[in-house]
Amino acid sequence: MDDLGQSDSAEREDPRIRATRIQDVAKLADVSTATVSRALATPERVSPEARARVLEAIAKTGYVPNPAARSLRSQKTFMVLVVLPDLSNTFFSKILRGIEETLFDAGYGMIISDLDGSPAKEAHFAAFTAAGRVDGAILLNGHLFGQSREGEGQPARIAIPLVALCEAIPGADIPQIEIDNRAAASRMTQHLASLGHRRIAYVSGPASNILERERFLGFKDGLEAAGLPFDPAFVIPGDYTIESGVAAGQGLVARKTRPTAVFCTSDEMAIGLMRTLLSAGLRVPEDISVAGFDDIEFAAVAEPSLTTIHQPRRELGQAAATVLIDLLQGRPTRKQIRLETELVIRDSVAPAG
Amino acid sequence: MDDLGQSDSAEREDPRIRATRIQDVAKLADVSTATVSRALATPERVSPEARARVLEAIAKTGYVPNPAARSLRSQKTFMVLVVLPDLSNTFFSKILRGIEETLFDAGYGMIISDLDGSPAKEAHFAAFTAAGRVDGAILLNGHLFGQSREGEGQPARIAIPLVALCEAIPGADIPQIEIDNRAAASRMTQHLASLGHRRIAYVSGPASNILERERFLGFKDGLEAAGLPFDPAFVIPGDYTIESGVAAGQGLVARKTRPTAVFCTSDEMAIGLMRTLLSAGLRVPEDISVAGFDDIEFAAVAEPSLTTIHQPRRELGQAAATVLIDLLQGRPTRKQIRLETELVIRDSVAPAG
DNA sequence: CAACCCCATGTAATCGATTACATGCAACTT
DNA sequence: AAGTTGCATGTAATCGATTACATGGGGTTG
Repeated sequence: MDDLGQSDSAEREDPRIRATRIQDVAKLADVSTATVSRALATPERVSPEARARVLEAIAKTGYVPNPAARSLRSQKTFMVLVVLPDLSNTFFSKILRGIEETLFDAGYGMIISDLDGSPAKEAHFAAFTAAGRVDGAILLNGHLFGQSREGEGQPARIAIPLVALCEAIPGADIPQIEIDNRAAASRMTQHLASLGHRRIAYVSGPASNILERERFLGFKDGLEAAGLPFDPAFVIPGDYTIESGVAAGQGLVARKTRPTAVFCTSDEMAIGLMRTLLSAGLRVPEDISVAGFDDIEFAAVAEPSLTTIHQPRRELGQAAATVLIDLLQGRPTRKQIRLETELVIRDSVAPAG
Repeated sequence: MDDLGQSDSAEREDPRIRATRIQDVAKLADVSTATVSRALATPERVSPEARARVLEAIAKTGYVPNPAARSLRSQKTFMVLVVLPDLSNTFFSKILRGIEETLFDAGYGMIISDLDGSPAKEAHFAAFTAAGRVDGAILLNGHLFGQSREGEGQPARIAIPLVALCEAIPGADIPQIEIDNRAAASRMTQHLASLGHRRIAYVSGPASNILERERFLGFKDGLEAAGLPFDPAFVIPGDYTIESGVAAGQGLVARKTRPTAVFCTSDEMAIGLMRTLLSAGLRVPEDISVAGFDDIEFAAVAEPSLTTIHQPRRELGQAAATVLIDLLQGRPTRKQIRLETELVIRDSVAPAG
């Protein structure tokens, strides 16, 4: 079961067969390497006969151009870096899929950088992009990287096209793809208020997060629009994770004056919070209504099913990738794209009792 | 809000500053390019003074080696391809994180290929690896790719190191990292039986899937060990998704003779199924016990919380990456690694009433 | 003192594609 | 018929790093 020797056999059976090169194809098709290259890149500039011979030779040899050589010469990698704060977060996976499929269709590959809160990783990937290893990057982490901290002299970096997705990057002059977090949060707050809720708690994201700041403003907007006062005591700190939702729930259970509705700024927190309330014998939504944000897959099958704000995650990914590709290929792009959200009404919110 | 002109300004402000090359560093440090290269790759072969001058020059210029050039010459990319069937599946995200962090620490980057059931994508990535664009690959999709279908002649591919993760690949002579699906399924089945359940239903994965085949065998093992007969009527088809769990639940609700326990081979299905049962007025676990498999994040906060099989997902990813790196660096590796699973007992399973 | 070795370093070939420039031929113009 | 145009193609420079081989100087050994 625990055989060793894998590498030995690998060494034996692998005499490093040199892959087919453009020269081999050229020889076989009886043309020059330039013609082979042109037959692939600009077929219209090659005679039909030569092209046919080249294609036949390629089919016969299974030739695939060496990307390192191509990249070295043409200064293009056809690779895009996707920077995100936490790869294991449910919220990102569908966005990634939208990005991947769009990039794929345009012939680009995707390299993922999971920052994981590590400045070292961030510096590494900053160098990575500077080294020209990717043609462009999509930033989901809310800030640019490598603020000229290392080299003292003139860094002389190559500036590659960047796009910010979900988390807008304030001072940066790059396209932003996002939803209107403020408006969505306001809408949810007003929805709760319209059902008669007067004591509405708010479970926040990390204070430094731009999404949090927008949603918090939206929450206050909503209160104001509904003529409700803002009470700081009803703001509960969170960080978008299930665990922080659980913790927020525990805090609520212990209170004397409970809110009648809780607006969680992520579905993960809402699900964790509901769990805690239910365990403590409270009923959702009869005793407390709970609302979420994001509309992840599990929102619809939570018990009770979760009223939330739907984000078009796949489309967000697609839009960001599309904009980046436009940028890479020199087409004009929009500076800001805001996709529509939707208020999804399910069972976790009921009229105030 | 919808400004155009991004690309115009990009063209203006971007005179394609050429990045620092090894020559620039060499000139500045007053040594040859060979010495610069050696100072980085084999510092012990360079005099301390020269090394110091080189490092200083590098710091001053912010030099980063051009990866395309390096890769072209050395035939290494320091990139690993991760092939998976569905990037948006919750189950994979934590595995990916384990892979990414391990690769990162070893200086490798990660390229993700989401096959999405598309043979075209599969062929593309087969060519991709063949083109030497990555040094190795981790396969999470249960089979090798590109079975010599395209070129008629001798494909003459470069064989790169591969590792199979989670889904073992039968005929392939590559390292396998997985859990013992059969034993785990058997264990869960026996757990249910030990609580007095005699009518145990099984919600399957896709029939073609190797995980499914193993788990199904384990289910039968468990029944046999408990002295229970196998009844095909209690096998309900599924495909690991929430939706198929919902569908399976609808089927159950409609039955006259219901099982007293349901073993779902994924947590997603279990959660979807519980949701349907609850909506139909059945109680979990009082009327029907439900068990899952995987122990995803949401299992602990489902209502009721889900009894399931814990898979060490992050560790699986780390193990696969570690083995691949060993392979890439010529160290001997184990052919098969099986990580331990754990039976996690929560509230969705109760003794048979 | 001569012969040898080793170490640090430099010179230049090399990886495999793209592409600027050169060439030669055919077709068209006046 | 001479000149012009344009197309298909070939030749060779080029991208930037790695590395085999060459070189020269200092130290060791017989």
